[in-house]
Amino acid sequence: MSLPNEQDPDEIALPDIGKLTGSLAQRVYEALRTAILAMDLPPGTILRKQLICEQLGVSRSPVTEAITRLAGEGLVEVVPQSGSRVTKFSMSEIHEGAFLREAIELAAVAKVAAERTEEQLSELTRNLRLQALCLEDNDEAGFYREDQRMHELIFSFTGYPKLNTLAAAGWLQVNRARQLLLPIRGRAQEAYEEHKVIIEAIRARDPEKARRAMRKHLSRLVTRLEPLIESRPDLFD
Amino acid sequence: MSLPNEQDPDEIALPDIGKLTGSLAQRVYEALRTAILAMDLPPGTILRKQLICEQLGVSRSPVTEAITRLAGEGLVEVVPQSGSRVTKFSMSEIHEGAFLREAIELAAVAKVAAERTEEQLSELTRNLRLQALCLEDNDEAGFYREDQRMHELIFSFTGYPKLNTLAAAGWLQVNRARQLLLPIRGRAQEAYEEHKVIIEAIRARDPEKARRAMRKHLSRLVTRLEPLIESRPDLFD
DNA sequence: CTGTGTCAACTAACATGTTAGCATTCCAAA
DNA sequence: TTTGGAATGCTAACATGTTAGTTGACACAG
Repeated sequence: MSLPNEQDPDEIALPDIGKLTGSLAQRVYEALRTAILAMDLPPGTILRKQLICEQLGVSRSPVTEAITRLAGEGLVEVVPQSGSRVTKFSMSEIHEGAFLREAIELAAVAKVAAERTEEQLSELTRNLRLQALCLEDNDEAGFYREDQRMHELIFSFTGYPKLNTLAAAGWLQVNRARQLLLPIRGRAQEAYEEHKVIIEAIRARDPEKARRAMRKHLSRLVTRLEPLIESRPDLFD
Repeated sequence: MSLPNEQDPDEIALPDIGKLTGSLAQRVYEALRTAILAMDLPPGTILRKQLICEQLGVSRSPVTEAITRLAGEGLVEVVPQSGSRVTKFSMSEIHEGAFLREAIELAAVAKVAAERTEEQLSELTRNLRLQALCLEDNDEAGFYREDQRMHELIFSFTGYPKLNTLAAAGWLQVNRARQLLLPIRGRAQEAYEEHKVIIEAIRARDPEKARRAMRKHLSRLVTRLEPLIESRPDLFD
């Protein structure tokens, strides 16, 4: 296998690692992960351990561990005895991630709809009101944050802590690709309406309705990603 | 956090790594994983890097990487600056793994039922006939192998290669705990009947029926694990 | 007997030296 | 011009030395 050097800048844009906490390996991991997801390290970028070491002021050990973990998540490809680079997008991986996410989240929302407590319901409706507030203020970023929060709430209400982690792992490629999309006018409002239906189904303790509503909600994004393979073929393999 | 040394044998039963292929880290990983899943390293066992290094004749690097990977799978706990040990069972983790597996496999079997080709169907029915043969011969091990194979086939027919990996990861704790159960007489026959229903649903291209049949099939095992927490409390935390 | 502080032994985490495999380059021969 | 192969420069993989934090035993005071 080969590693054609698509580009090799002498400087890489990496967040400062001093502000993070935890072990060095953990901090390096987060720094690289953030940079990859923000497309500061675009797909195809070759990762030079030595360069990263110098720039962050650490030795190769924590950098190696960080890259190993990123490879486990599918964000980095390691070619034995040769090199590592940021993975390109692959439409089939995106579809697989979306399928996985859908499988997990549909099961989660059905379980929550069946077993929810009053407390959980009021936390969800409170979150929904926050979303409405963000919409009124045209606060796109805030809406995105609360959107994400709603999904996390649903996962946490299942009582299964690792579910959110795994769903996020599957969703990772989708999220990375989403950075390339411009926000569509009116999409937030549309998403809000879909959220309302989901939470209404949870309120009514109707698992099947919750599943249907969630499925509809999730299917939106992937279809919007399809055109990317035409407009940015350099990012796919 | 503490690491009370539940037991510290001078010798650990580890498979020879000479017969395996791939990098040293990979071989050490497989050796440890096999030993843990076979309960040769029971829950609570403290892993001494140095000892493992000496016994396998390798340095600490590949052993460290192997343990890191096992920690990522949840088979090993690492206490910072202190030590590592084989994780004990936790009924909530088992439930979570089963939930995850169910979510993924129900989605998979529904997709396969909806989209299956004639070729795929005949591969499944061929597998089913193999199962019947094993039953006739009272070949429990063979039946278990073909059982597993059937689930792998279903995953692979979705066209999503990582699905099987993730479902297996979720199922890991369940499988480990299953080692403790004695095979129940007649269970294989029962499982075979359930498999027949699943494949019949796939033949009929009936996703909903396939889901129901698969759900019934999967739910069997977890309930059988429940009593373990009473009979072997030392393995739980 | 009980709680507390010191200290020794152990560990993971980190740093760094070494080895070996792959790819690219470039030059020479056909 | 093309091909093939030796040399070079890169890398991951592995080995090993160093550092610093945690545990747990033991002595000692209350």
